[in-house]
Amino acid sequence: MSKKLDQATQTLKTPRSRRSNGNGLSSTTIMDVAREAGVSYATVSRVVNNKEYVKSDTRERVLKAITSLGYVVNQQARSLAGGRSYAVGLLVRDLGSSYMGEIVKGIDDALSAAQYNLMLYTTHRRKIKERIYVNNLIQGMTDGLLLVLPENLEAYLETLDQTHFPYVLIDHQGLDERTPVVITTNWQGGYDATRYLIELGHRRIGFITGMLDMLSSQDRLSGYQAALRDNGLPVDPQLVYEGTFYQPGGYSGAQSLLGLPEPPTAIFASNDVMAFGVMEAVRDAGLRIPSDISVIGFDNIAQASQVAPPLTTVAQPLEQLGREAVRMLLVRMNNPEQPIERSILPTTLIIRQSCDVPRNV
Amino acid sequence: MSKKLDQATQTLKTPRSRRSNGNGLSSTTIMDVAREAGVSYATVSRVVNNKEYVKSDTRERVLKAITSLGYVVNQQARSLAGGRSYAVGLLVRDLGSSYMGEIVKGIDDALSAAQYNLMLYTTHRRKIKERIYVNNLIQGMTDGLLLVLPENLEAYLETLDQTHFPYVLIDHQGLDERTPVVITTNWQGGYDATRYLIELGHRRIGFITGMLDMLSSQDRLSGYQAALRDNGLPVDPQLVYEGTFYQPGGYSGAQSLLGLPEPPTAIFASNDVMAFGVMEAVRDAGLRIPSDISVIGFDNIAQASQVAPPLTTVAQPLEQLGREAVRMLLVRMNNPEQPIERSILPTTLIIRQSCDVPRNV
DNA sequence: TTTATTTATGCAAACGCTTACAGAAAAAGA
DNA sequence: TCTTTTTCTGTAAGCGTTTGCATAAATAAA
Repeated sequence: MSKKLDQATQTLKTPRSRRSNGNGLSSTTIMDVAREAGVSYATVSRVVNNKEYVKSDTRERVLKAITSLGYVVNQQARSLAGGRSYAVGLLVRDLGSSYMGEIVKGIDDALSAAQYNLMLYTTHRRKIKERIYVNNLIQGMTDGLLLVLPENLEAYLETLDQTHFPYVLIDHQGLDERTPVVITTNWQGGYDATRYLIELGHRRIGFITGMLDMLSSQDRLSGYQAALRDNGLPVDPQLVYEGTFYQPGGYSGAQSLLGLPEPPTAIFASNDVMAFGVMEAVRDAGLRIPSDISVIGFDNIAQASQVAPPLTTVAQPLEQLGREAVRMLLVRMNNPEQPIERSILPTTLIIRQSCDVPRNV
Repeated sequence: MSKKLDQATQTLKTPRSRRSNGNGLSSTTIMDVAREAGVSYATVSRVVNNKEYVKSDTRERVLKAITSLGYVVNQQARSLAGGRSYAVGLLVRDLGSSYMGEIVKGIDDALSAAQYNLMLYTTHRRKIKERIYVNNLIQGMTDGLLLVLPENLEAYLETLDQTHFPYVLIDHQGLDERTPVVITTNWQGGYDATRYLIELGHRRIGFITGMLDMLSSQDRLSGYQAALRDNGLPVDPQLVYEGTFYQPGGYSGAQSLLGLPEPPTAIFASNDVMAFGVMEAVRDAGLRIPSDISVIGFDNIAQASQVAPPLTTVAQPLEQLGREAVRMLLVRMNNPEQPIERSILPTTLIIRQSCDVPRNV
């Protein structure tokens, strides 16, 4: 079994200038590995990509060479040749909220488990230009796109669909049923929280909405209303305050509700951040939580358990939302023909200490 | 002036399969533009890269072709050929704090202005493996690296230095003076805040530190101590509580300080998040801010102005920190020989309503 | 004019990889 | 043993750029 020691008779054109990746260190290429292992570079490629038809003997030899040389594939080259970049784009409006933080964590974990890189695009609430997509995404910079709470979807969803570019929306219903999304049971969450308050004995429950242009906000509101109806309570529009998803919205919402001739005994804010605003306003009004006013939130961000009193809230599985989105995206990237999935994850009511039976009961 | 209409006689080998970037739409290449403009692809490349020696006439023709065809360069190919990926890596421990959010915003803005892409790497407080770097960064995935508050620096700084890979640390002093960093005047910030409290009349000022393994935490503490000394006040170790930079740390710190036989009349927390914890503890103790206890923070995150009472704090120019880091990184990437810069941005005392003269004065 | 410069442009090679194709070796059938 | 099939490996082409070199065109100098 004489090993072919004649080595690679491979075209040994003198390179323009032994590439040094722009910085120091000239990186080892597939060629170096091939030479070291005494095989052709094609074989090395097969091993690296786990293709069949490589003798296990050879495979091992190559693997050994790879480790000994510390070879890692050059994504750019791989992408050029094979058409895959092993990166996905993540489009968010901004970072810095724990809502985003948790979703991104899920995405990040799932993606790195799948050996993918993450390209971040932040819109910072300015209208993003189509260009970003054409420029970077479609041009092969990334193999897929994740959009968290996208804003002016109409502007680019069409482009994405036309080019059959794989994408998944996170916490957004999409334009129609054929949009791949990962969402949560917002309606049910709204319903559950409201019912819980009703069961505690509350009869007048204030509700602070999120931004109503988002379907998720509307769903939470509908859930709230449905729970009232189902329990024979009136749906008083006075008790609904249109909020913003930001803390000041919760603060002024609570002020407004508490100023009502017949104020509510409980306030349900459409997210935790607004619930914090509510808590502040309640305190500023000289009232106590939960004895005077019960407060309930939505999201269950990390801070919710840290405030005083710990906030009762509807948990969205944020991190899992991210993971699931990645899972779906990977499927779409690998099987474009697969029918479109819509994933709906369950919310859970997390009971802490910000709600109690109403005083007047 | 008969235009050469014979067009490109360029090697028209039949392509393996008109590339369709993995998805739909076959993208237009430099060749298409060349054909359209009636020049060679090399000329198109020159135009795209703004090189000299292109007749303005030609340049315009090419530019027109580019827009009409909607051509955008393929980064992968460019990177393969030219050794630049036009992407930088961003390594953060986690997202989801507005501290990070603001820094990232600055980075993001500056980077996209420079036409660079952003690859995100999140450590999530687990030890990152060297591999990430070798794998992705050094291998040409990115041209440079930004590290925000890096954790176990020693583990990889050496690798970065050895390979001359361009990087900049953000809000971290680095290992020595030759590390390129962007930091703020932490000492001065600590000093200013403390002096302000002293000027208000406070004599016993509690201090809650950040994680003390970070130099910035130590600097804030030193600033605090220096201000006390400069004003002839005792430096009482009892008044210093070791915190964590997280809200519960502030809460328990305040509880501990308030429980002292001779409690402070003001508490200086090493960041805003902890200051929120302090505010909560103060309230829970039945005291009022600022009449009973003054509270001061550090960072000036967005929420600081939204809590009640609005928090007096030391502002760090977080967004600018990000911008400046990008500026420095770009310099390093383009002029590796340039001497190393260390950029120190000023903090500012932001006076709001959480501090007042002490009751006993 | 003729020659030397400078400015423009094109050609071809190279970047590091994937993959179709073909040929060699090994295994299975006849 | 001789085919046929299957498994393995190598060759070559191509992915879309950048860039050194050569040549052509336009200017400047002589």
